[in-house]
Amino acid sequence: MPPVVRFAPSPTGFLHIGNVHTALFNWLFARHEGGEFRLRIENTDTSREVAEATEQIQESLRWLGLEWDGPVTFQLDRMDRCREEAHRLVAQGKAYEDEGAIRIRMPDDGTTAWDDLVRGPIEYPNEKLEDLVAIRSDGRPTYNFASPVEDWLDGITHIIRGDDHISNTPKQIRILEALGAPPPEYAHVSHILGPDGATLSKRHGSVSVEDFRAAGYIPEALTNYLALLGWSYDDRTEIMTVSELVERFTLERVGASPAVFDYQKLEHFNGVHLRALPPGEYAERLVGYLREQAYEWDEELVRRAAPLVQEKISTLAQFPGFAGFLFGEVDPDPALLDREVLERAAAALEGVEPFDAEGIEQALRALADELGTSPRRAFQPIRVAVTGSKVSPGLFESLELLGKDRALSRLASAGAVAA
RNA sequence: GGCGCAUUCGUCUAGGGGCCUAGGACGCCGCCCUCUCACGGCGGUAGCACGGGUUCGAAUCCCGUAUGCGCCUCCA
Repeated sequence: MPPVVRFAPSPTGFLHIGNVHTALFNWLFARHEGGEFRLRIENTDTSREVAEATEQIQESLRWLGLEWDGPVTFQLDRMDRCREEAHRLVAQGKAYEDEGAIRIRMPDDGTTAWDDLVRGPIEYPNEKLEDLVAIRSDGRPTYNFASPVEDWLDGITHIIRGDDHISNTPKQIRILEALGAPPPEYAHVSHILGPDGATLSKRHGSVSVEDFRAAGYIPEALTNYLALLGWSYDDRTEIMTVSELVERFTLERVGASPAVFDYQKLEHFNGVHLRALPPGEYAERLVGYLREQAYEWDEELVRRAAPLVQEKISTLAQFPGFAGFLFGEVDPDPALLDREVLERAAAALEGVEPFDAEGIEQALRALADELGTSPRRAFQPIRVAVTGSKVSPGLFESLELLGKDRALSRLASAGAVAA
């Protein structure tokens, strides 16, 4: 029987990257096993913010490529059913009323145990289990009751969730037992921590999927990096495509210790996946990103500039700083300029026809030769004059994209302010 | 406090008794490539939390300690 798993976020805001981690493990497991991945929203309230968060969560999952199966279900819609089940348990003597609330009886001795798919056998002494409230006095089911009831209704076979739920598991096992539901398998994965060992939060940097998206990361890198937090394929394979992850992911290779989120390594992964994109696809990602970020730059020029930066930047967000000189004026530091070089470069470029990288390179190398300096030294003032920075895409290609007119005018105005 | 879970380079991890004088990756350092930056190549730095066992032999098994985290709510 193919497994059925679920991701059950509460709609309190944007999708946190830590939740994405568990969602990803559920999704990879379901896809690898040919099972189903369900999305359940644990809403307890109908406020407007919640409705927006619900939409946001789905948008984030779609962007990441974590498509779910079947309709999205809402905890709110199951409240009546939860109450019915609770009353049934009361009628069966497995639960009782307590000042308007309903409590489920828990065993007093012995232990409740399960074989955790990630952690192995876990035992919990029953004397620590209190009769737990299933229905509050106001009639609302509690999380610890509603969650297992819904898992049962949805036919969830494997519960893959954060390790903060380990202590809830014995209670839920007993509830399922009382309901007469078949017990699911449990797999508790570790939480993701910030560099200081505390739960990852805003002050560490990006935390929500939207944050990472705005920071110029792409789904391929995020899923690849996240998959490697607590899971590994072997002792050397790290860079993987989504389909490779699906093909290789197994719960057996999920580790139990917590992992610290490393932004630098994510950025490295992002660079690798960015470089691996076909040039046309890369250009479209760049255009899409700039559009989302509300840049109103000539998209045709962005596409032409894309190949110049693909090998050089590791997040899409670096594009404006790196290639912005193509889209707006520059303000070079006079101290880094050299009047003679700039004047002679302008003269040399004047005659280049057609004005393409190849011709430009020939002309400028010849110039360096005439000046008796290394290309390194000769090109730097030109780069600064044209791009406004000591760091830029390839100089010849940049000049070509800029066009002869703009190139010459930048050389001229820089020459005028040169020290 | 009780119960539970965790503990290999700074970080992510491989490792499940001899293959480990512990492998890979990010970061960092050096060199090479080079029009800058980046990419790429080469080399280097750095780790089995501690203490007892078990065993011919332990990073690997057991016990204890320490540390971290989680839960102990009519929160989710």
